[in-house]
Amino acid sequence: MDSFYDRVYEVVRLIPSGRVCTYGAIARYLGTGKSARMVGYAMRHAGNARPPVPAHRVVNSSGLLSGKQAFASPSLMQELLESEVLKIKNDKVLNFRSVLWLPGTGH
DNA sequence: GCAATGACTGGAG
DNA sequence: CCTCCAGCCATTG
Repeated sequence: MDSFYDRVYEVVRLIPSGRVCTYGAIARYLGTGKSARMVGYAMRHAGNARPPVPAHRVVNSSGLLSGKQAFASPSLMQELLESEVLKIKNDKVLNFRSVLWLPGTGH
């Protein structure tokens, strides 16, 4: 399956623990650039992907948990992130810039 | 093949 | 800091 979704899933799976990534960054890494919305759309189907992808590590450009609603429970995404070293406040990732991970760079 | 949709983004007010 | 608006693009009916 060389679908756009699979590309997104692979990149998301590359996100290390304790780090987060943005839709725009993933889209840009894939070369689509402006298809950030498609990345989010793919995440919605991520629940059907194998192996499961750490969708909870993917947030919008502001570090806001935009997709928390798509999880089994809206708080589940925050719970998962809190399980990491990440800290969430008002549905936003604290130190977002510090925990932000860019695909390919590995920084 | 056209129209609608969406876990987005950046700029302007 | 917050809200509104228009662009963008793959997937689906």
